[in-house]
Amino acid sequence: MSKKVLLIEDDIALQELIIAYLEPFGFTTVGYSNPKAALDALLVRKEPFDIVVLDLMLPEMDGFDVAKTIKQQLDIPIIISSARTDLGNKIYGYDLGADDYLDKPYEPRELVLRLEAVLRRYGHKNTFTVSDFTIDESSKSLTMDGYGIDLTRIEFDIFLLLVKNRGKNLSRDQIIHALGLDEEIKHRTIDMHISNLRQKIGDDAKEPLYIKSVWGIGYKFTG
Amino acid sequence: MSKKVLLIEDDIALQELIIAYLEPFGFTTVGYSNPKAALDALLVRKEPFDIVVLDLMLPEMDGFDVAKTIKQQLDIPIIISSARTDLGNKIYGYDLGADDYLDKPYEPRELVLRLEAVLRRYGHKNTFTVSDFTIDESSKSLTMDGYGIDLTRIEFDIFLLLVKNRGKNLSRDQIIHALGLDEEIKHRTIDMHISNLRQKIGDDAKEPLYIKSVWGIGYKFTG
DNA sequence: AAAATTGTCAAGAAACTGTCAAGAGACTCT
DNA sequence: AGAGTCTCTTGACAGTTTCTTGACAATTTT
Repeated sequence: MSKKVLLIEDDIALQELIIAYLEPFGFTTVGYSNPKAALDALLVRKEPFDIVVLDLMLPEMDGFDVAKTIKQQLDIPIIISSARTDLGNKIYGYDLGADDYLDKPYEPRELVLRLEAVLRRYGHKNTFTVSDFTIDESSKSLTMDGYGIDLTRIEFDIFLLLVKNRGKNLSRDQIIHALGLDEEIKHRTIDMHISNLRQKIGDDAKEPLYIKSVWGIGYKFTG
Repeated sequence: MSKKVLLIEDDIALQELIIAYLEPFGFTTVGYSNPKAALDALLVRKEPFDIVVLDLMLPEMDGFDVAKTIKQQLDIPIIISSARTDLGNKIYGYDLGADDYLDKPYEPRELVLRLEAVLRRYGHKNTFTVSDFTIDESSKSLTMDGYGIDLTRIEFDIFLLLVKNRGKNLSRDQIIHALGLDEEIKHRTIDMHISNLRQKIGDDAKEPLYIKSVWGIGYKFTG
């Protein structure tokens, strides 16, 4: 299955070269010389790219802002390429969360290797987004509106279970069983976890936005 | 800017030939027929060479030891030349960390190509910077705010793994597995490495700046 | 209004982490 | 080969954080 690459590079000749070079390696590349158009495709039209290759030297917008904007809204790997070889930028690039960095000029073959390496690394990351939340299953971390929220292990597991069964009522016994908790556990314990969970995501038990209580049955997530 | 080549070759005639041949290609070559004198120049007097060309057939010292000694103390590329054409030595040469290998007799032109290729490869050495750290994967060395920090092999590997998965929680089992450690190893051992690592980079376990503990899960690097 | 159910507090139990210290193991140097 | 040094591993235990539970008030159902 071919991977979709979003290439943001203002040198049209180079763009075409790269697109052609990547093709036989199983990458479908779409090139943009205008960063705004690229952001529009990615963030507004939500075209399903797997990875972004971004050149820092761009017209109209600073490459740093582009990377930052993307990372804020989307959990997608970014490889930054740049002719500026000074260390300062390099640091900044990584600080924005660029996943790799490539000095220009680079060998196309080098780009292929980096693409594959970054995608492989990212592949392990099992992350998805539901309503205001982004959940990374493998690292058991939760983000709400871009802010990280610390959940304990059981809280996370309960939340994940509820989200995965969005809209469906889950009984306390189902939760206990699904999480592999001690079957002897008291129902009150689950209530307590839900209570703490709600507090952490700012949900009011009286008027819950996310985790609703279903009287006599259990709980359900409503995104 | 001319590159400085340290040539260790006991055949004086060949030495002079090579020095003369390399000159117009922009290499300033200093030849030694005595490996000990060469090591003295390189490691004790610390003359600034860019690359070493080493002939394996040497008097007094085995060429393997020379290469090993250099690589241990200095991160400099080495090209080994040898009349022994057997594969065993070839592999061994690479195992010591020789960056290229040249069968004798060789064309001087061939040497120039190898020098250029190795230097180019070494130029974009596998080094990158994240927050306050500069990490060189090939020499497994770490720099923090410009100061070198000595890490043991396992400490370095753990640090590298964490940095490469910045922001992501890694369980002790994941670390053990990724590093190829004995799977039977106790989790406490990883904690111990983390503890030592934190101490070396000046991280306080209570208020860590870089390596955070994720309760019940593992550790993560936050630059 | 009585019964059933849920929300949350507070406290103790259980699980986990940090680090010391000791010993095992690997490597170096002679 | 053997002493010495550096690294790795592990048990122990104190200090934290999380989990569990009983209690009781608030809420919903009958």
